[in-house]
Amino acid sequence: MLSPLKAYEIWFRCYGPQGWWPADSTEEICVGAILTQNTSWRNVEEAIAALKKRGWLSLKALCEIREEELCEAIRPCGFYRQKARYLKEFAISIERGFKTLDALFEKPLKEARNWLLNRTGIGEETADSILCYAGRHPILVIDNYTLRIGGRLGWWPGEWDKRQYAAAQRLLMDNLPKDATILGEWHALAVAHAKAHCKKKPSCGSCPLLIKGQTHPPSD
DNA sequence: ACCCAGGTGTTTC
DNA sequence: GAAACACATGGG
Repeated sequence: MLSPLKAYEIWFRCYGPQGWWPADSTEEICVGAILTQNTSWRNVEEAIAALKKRGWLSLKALCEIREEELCEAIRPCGFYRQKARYLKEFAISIERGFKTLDALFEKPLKEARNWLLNRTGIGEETADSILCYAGRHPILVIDNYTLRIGGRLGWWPGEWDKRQYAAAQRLLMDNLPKDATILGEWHALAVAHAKAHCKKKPSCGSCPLLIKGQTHPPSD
């Protein structure tokens, strides 16, 4: 069975460093993490560009602007009404509870994570993205790509979904270095690999994990 | 005319 | 708890 760390090494050689999270500030990472929920990154880029153009890419601005104006700007990324609401709540509650993002990130990981999970619109994946990529905390983001890959490689029996988030996260992190840079790169590479070779409809030809002579998938 | 995308919350059994 | 549904734009 291919270990998660071995997969990382192969992915890294094959796809190279992914440069996640692409952003000019930690605030931009948090905004992007919310905007990209079930949405292609391409659409998110448009929304972020619109925010940047208006000078709204800061907690302070997000607190002050009207929600209707925010909707207009982020429309291209879809689900824009609820995402505008999520962004407002996030910005306002950070401002009230911590004043700055750094103050949140200085809290212990578990405490910061629980606080994030209590914001409407921030679930486990979004919380972990914020903590890992913006807060530089050593935690692994689990997304549907990773759950699919893990099922196909036999890391867990069959196709797990988000209900097994904690179990998948523990299993993988137990087999990876507790390092924010490595864990962030692992997740980015998993996404790159899934897009290239692990789609919903299985088509494993030329998959680098197969070329390396590993047995996979277990469903065969 | 479908299916997919760097999910989350609510409702309903 | 677990399904089923709502949320919405844009590309293949």
